[in-house]
Amino acid sequence: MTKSTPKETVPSDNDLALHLRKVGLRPTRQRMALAEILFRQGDRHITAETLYTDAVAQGVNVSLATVYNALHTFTAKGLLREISIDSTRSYFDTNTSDHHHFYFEKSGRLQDIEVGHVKLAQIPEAPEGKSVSRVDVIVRING
Amino acid sequence: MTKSTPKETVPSDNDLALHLRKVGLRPTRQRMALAEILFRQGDRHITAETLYTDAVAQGVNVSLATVYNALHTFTAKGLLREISIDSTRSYFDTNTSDHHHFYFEKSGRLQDIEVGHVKLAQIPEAPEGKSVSRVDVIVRING
DNA sequence: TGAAACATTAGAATAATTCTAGGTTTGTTG
DNA sequence: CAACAAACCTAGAATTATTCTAATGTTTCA
Repeated sequence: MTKSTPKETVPSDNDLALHLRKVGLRPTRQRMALAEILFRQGDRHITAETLYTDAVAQGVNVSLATVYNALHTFTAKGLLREISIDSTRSYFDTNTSDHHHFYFEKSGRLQDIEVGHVKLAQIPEAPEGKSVSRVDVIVRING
Repeated sequence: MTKSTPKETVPSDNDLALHLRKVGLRPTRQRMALAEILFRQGDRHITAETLYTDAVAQGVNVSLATVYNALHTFTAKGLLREISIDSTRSYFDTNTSDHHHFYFEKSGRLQDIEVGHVKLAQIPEAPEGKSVSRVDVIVRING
């Protein structure tokens, strides 16, 4: 699994391990393998099932339960962001910076929208003592 | 089930039946009962399970499958709008006009945001031949 | 190295939703 | 009204996505 020809956008195993350690997660074999799939190839929108399938296809020996565990802990630690499209479709986005999404209804694909392309004149009160944790904008495209 | 004291904001059974007929749905006993629960009391954000429970509590004899069928056909006909919060939480909104939502993460409650309070500078191309079917904005409030 | 904390796993369990197939209701037409 | 087809409803089985259980394995660090 270890790659010896890193590109500048491709985190090395060491970087990945540090990435995990930095947020308080042990860089176990499975997490490293999943992190590699998730973060190696730039921004991705991936489902649990897809990640599991990808991992297995690459010969990574990991259970579906571990995939769910990893996705959730990564999300809790801010390495991923979860995007819910409808009751049966939930994606994990490796891009955790502030941005929004196109959703192509036919193909089920997501595409990032830069945050600058959306302006919120966000007047309504976030009631006393509460704050906005996040704003999700999904632009649905039919076709 | 028939109410004899309508208020001005409360559609009469006749109105409900017309409402259903207008979109090509037969005003069956079950649909009328569900429509009454859904549309009688102003804007609501309701789940399938809640609607089913409400109906049963009111003595309406309806199956869960019918509740799902009704919610989906109502949505397909534009009488409802589905709002997906996360993989395990999906609401049906009786307000189908253009608007957005606060989501209170602690209580799981939704609250409408008037469309005027959100401005979209929506530059990115909706690729050739495709169009925006809808824009969902969810402002998540923690606490 | 050894113990404790943390992770992983297979498989069972759960939850939400959809499907199936047969019975019922509704709208239509004569 | 009678009769028929289409639309509808339903219980219960099936499916799908996800979580749980509890036993085993791994990592960390003193």
